[in-house]
Amino acid sequence: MKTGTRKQEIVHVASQLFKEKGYNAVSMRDIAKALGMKAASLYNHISGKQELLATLIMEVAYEFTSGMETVLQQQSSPIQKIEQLIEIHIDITVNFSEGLAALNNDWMHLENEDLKAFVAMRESYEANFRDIIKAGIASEEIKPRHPEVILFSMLSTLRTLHLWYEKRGKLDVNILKKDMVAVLLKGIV
Amino acid sequence: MKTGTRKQEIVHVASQLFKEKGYNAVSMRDIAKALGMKAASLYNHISGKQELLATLIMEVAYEFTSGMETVLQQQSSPIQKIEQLIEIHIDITVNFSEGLAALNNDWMHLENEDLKAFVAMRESYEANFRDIIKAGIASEEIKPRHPEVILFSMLSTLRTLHLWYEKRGKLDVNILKKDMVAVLLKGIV
DNA sequence: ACACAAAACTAACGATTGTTAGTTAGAATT
DNA sequence: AATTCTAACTAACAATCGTTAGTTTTGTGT
Repeated sequence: MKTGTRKQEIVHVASQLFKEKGYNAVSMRDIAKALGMKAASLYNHISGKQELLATLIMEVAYEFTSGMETVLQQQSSPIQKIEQLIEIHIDITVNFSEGLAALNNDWMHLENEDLKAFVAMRESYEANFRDIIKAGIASEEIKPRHPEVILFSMLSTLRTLHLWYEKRGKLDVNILKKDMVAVLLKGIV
Repeated sequence: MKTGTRKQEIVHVASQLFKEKGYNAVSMRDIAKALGMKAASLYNHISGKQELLATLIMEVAYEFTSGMETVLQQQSSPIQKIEQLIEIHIDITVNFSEGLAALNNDWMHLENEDLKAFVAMRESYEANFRDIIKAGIASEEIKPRHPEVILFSMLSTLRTLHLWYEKRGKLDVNILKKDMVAVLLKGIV
């Protein structure tokens, strides 16, 4: 756990603080104090506060993007693709949780090319998701609701999963996947 | 005493800036500049930055709490209660949208009694929602999924509705309610 | 034991933060 | 006409921000 370079430790501690209070409410001195050092010492390992944010967010963003690419390459039905996307979100929540809060809450504090790249990736991701839903409606696998309502409902749930997973984190991942797929696809009644 | 139009203007402008950048990324000088005045002049109308946040959040929080109380007082089935809660969320999103972003993103920056009161209200709200779901499962109106998964899925969707509602032009509220109830209760397949 | 690099330190910088004090121009009230 | 009230202003405060410079400690290989 604590193994790894000092830089990874710093990124880890920063992710915890960012998750609690948000990027702008965390100072470099806060991060340093949590590591038992002085703020100036952080700059032996990182270039600045912005690098911490970008490191956290972009890693997760690339994970989502490559996951979507994998799904799109497969020849499966829209429903099967959506099931895979749900599983990808759960896997990322479990295995790449560090940057997830920053991605959700603090992406707008990215700067320059990172901000541009992130927004492009997010828009592309949503567009692909929307197209899958539309294809499912067209083939009558999915009920003819407004695609936007379905997209937003699923993404809202999947994106905030990290908040709940660690709070009630005793759930087995496979059970969680099964229940999530069932609730999101088939409803509750 | 006298709630000037000016104070409401300040709260309104602050809500817009908080929604864009978050509480800590907005300075009093930012708010003042957006109003065409100087930061010090704001203090003729408000006691400080914290009051802006508390005003925005607590108004919406009370709205949710009283909505839940109304639902609980009625003698209706769990499913009917959930339908009413969905409608309440949509109504608040449409009619009290100012503080919704602050409530979702910046509640942790509340201080003292406001923070305590907010957390208590939120926990109470979730507990009541959870009990309704459990009652629905017990009476076999709701499928026997893990109540936590159902609760989190519905609340995630309803809480982030405001993000999506204003992005995709204002849909007719009644159509939105119908589609939301359908998707959340009956799924999409 | 010595040299060297990694990583900590102290001190300080200019900028910005929320906020207070004191002042002023104009409107309303007397 | 004199007074009070309202709401803006300028100026400044102590605190904190991210960051840089220069120095000292620490650990490692020779």
